[in-house]
Amino acid sequence: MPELPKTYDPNAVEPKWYARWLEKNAFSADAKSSKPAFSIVIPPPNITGVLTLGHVLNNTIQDILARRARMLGHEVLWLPGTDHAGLATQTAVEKSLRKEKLTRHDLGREEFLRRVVVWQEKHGGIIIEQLKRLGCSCDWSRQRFTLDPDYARAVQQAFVDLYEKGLIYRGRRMINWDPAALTALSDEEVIPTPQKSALYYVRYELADEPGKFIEVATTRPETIMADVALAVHPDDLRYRGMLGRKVWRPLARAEIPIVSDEVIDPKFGTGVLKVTPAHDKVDFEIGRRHSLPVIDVLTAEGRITCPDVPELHGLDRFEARTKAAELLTKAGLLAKTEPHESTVGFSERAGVPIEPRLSEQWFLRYPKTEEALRVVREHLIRFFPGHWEKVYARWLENIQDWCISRQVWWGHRVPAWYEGGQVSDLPDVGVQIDSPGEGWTQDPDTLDTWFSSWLWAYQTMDAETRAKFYPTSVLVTGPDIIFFWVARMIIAGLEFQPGRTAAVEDNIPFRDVFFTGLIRDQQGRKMSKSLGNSPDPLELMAKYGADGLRFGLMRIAPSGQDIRFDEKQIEEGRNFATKLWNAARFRQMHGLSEAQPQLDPAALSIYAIELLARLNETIAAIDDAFREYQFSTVAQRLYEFVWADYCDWFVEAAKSDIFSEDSAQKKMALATMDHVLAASLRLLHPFMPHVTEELWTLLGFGGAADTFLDFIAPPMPIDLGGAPVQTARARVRAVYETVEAGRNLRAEARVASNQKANFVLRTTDISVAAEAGTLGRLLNAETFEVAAEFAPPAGSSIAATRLGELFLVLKESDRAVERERLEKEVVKLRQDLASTQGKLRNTSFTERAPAAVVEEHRRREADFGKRLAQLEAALISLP
RNA sequence: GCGCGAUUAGCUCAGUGGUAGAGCGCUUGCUUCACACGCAAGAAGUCGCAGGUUCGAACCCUGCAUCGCGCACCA
Repeated sequence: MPELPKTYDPNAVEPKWYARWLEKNAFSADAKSSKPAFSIVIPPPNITGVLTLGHVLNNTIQDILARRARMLGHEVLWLPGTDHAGLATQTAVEKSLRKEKLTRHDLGREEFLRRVVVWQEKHGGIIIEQLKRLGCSCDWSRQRFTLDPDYARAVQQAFVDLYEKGLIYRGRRMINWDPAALTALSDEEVIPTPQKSALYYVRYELADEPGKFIEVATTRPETIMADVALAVHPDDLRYRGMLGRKVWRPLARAEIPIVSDEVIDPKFGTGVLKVTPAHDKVDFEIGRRHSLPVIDVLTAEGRITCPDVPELHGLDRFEARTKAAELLTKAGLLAKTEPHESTVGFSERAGVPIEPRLSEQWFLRYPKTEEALRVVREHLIRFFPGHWEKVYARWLENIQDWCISRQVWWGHRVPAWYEGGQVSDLPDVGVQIDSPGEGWTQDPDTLDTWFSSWLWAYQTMDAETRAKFYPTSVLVTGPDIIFFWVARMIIAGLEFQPGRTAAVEDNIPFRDVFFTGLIRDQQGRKMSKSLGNSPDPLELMAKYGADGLRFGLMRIAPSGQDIRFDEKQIEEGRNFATKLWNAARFRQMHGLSEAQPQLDPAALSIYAIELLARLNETIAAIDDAFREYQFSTVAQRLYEFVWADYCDWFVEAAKSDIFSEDSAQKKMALATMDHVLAASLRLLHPFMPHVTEELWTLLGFGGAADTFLDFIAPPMPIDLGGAPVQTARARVRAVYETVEAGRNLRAEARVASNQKANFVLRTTDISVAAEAGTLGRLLNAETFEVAAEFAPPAGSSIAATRLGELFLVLKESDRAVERERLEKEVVKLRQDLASTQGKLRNTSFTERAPAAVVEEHRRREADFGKRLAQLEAALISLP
């Protein structure tokens, strides 16, 4: 076996193992397996997307869960795939067309769709390769795409079913219109954004009383031509006498009535609202209540269309706003302008303000909302962290119909057919997947991308797969798509019932949902392309390895909270991989065991017992943390165990044994190392699959068996016996504390790390002598004596430890430094002692606190008192 | 306006009733026979503020402040 290089090289090791896993089909899921099922469907990334840190976080978590489940003996399906992302992909292709000075309309639908496919072939699937680089253990043979022919058919079938149930309908309603992308959007795709704008106070002259005006405060003077009324609150005394009268609309001059409506807030502006039903949701409702007409003065592109006002006709809506204010000023009808901040809805994709617009669209009345609430409230589906339940419930309780049609070309075509000519002219619709025959035209619209993704949890599976793996075990996703995706998937599962039986628990799409945090930069800003603050995960992997990136990220990703990204933390992940590498390398230098060694608890050193006890604690803590999806806790526990408990303490303490001639002691120390390394590699494997697999093989833990770590069970706690363990552990902790005290003495006395020093431990407990060798090694001592009687030379310094008084024996030293150090210690001890004694004097404490706590305080009091006396004596005798 | 979350060392964060912790950064010593992507020591915190509950509060309760995120028809 070749000696390992000094530094671990992930770039050589990681691709090698990934190729082997694929070659042996390690990730393929067998629907016929008798093992218990564990399944995850990937949140499908956009087909043309590239890997972001968000993906890294999300998919690392899924991979950890999948690999852990395999190790625990489950048949694991992690089902991968991509999303066609209708509007997002179309926008990207249109952007590239703009370089050729073309729009999709120049090309026509057919040619444009051909271009999208070309684009997709060029840019598509990159992200899949990137996920492989990260080490994701997906079953790639089952990779799906939301536009796969059978998936597309299922999406259309869902539409047809819901239509036949009367849940999908076509109607002319106010929707969110994106004037840049030229499509309707769902409410969820509109991002409310605070905007600094102006409030224009416009004067409307009373028709029957010339010279008298009503002032109206508006942010949108460019829509005045579409005003059909003014509205005031019925109880507003200021306008009592105005109701029923008419005013002159100042642009596109015409008489419009004054009406009253409860919805008006008298405190806003002048308490008068101009009612513009075509361009505002609230106004539309008011118009309906008062049977007012609808006048539309905006084109789909957001330009004014109003030949009556030629100055505005054809202008962009924002240019028109300024121009309208000018016109009003000239006419003396603009009383004043105030700065104003209001919340404007922006299109998530195009980034422009949306227009409320009356439009003929397809809508879904959500089914099963009550059941969807119940399955989460009653924890048939568990949310982690739990507080997202409230957010989810709030949305469902206030749910509105979903506008599902999009005026986008790339996507699932609405399965509705019209006989003959123009779509909107014909009320007769055939809703079915295939054309009803000659002369029928299909609806030109496509469906909201989420109307296909909401079937992802089961339409990605064939019947056999579904029988084994549906409902899925857990969904891992960001909270930003809790409404877009999570809630809708739950509704789809309950409505379409893809499960084995009709029982609710067989039809929910997943049993657990883990919401990740959002990754932010060091200033706390969201990662975004435009800010350029989003590091490239592939560069990070090239620098630190996939394992380093995974571990570093997981260690700093507290569950349910946003994550401040810092490359330093990834560096730590890389450092940890190297530490692990070197721990294995050190073991390897002492020859490998021929067979898996047996640990005999009776023959173990006390240091081994302490280490193994810590391992037991770590295993238990990790089991608990996994149950609660506390990944950073798992990572942190493993980091501390390997680095501190194993490397810093045990290995250093065991070097006396490892380098000794006593072959029994040596053997047992090496066996302990083997046991702990093997356990650590298994525990770490889900987080760092590549380096652990490499070391597992290099250290020969796999033996002859040709099995990946993915299929080897995680370690169990081992039985170390009873009371003697506690005694041993207490002794080891005392030894380690004494070592720390001794090292402190060395540092304070300016004895360089590489200089040998002489120590004496004064104690009447002769059993401590057994640990003199270890103490001496850990303190880099020339000599380490344990003695009942000792008179320290004048230059020595002292520390009071649980094992006794520890002397660093020196002939000469800086007495002032020693005095200062001792005084500091004494002050600290006096404070601790006083605080402890104070509590013990308090009878309510001694009477009411648990006995164990009181006892602990008494023990503490004795310990502090003893050490204080020792140091005070030393201080007095200081020359 | 309503809801949710956060506030602990210079930074990033653990810590859910009993002696305030980790990593990074900083200071100091060390290329000591696995590892300088390392080893060792050290300095550094009125646990956001004010009340309350309790023998005892970073932790539980109430209020407030600041920051962040959702939701909502303020034109």
